[in-house]
Amino acid sequence: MHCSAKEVYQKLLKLHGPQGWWPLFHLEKDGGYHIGDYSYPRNESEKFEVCVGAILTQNTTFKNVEKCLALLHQNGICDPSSLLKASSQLVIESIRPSGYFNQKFKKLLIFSEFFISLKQETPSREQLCGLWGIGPETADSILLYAYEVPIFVVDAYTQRIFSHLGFVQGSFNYSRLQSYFMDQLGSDVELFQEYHALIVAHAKSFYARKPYGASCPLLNKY
DNA sequence: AACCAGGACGTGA
DNA sequence: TCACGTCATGGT
Repeated sequence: MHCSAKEVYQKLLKLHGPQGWWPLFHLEKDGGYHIGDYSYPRNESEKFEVCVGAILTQNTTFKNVEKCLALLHQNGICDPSSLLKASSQLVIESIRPSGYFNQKFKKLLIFSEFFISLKQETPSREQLCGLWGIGPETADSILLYAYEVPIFVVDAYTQRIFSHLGFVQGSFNYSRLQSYFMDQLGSDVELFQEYHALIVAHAKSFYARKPYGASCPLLNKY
């Protein structure tokens, strides 16, 4: 027997504190993390930055992405139209530190066209997943952190942690795990934003290296 | 020096 | 559906 998804959240929050996701490059304080302030993003520019970050951070540390965001700003190509007009050389050199630069270059161009076509509207999950380069997790990250749509983000860490906690029987399935959390937690944007960030923080602390969860405080305490 | 990072896509069973 | 190779830089 294990505790509920909500109880795990409370424990994670006590352990790590509020995380202030999604970080925004131009916020000087706390490296862009706006801890305890859920009023972001506040404009189209900030939304686009979250989307770009979500694409660039695929299978890469956000630390590397921050280097890219700095270069994109420095090179004046941190908005969709500038990004589309810029030379491929300049864009690729700006996103190189996040790896997979050929693929991510193509992803950014496709997404920029799409972002412009939205005209300030909120995209659907189907629209996002239909774009080449946007899979389930990136789509959900964009919806939750850029557009404040109440959807739970599942990632490799989520599966790793909750399988160790005994929440996941059988094989990992994105939509199954996602609907589990959304059924248990109800519809709460701020909760979802904080929860996913806490999962990442917790995974970095206790599930980064094998044996996973060796000293995880959630395992032996109850 | 192998391993992992805030994944997604293409391919072949 | 599901497993596997590929994409690439940077830190441990």
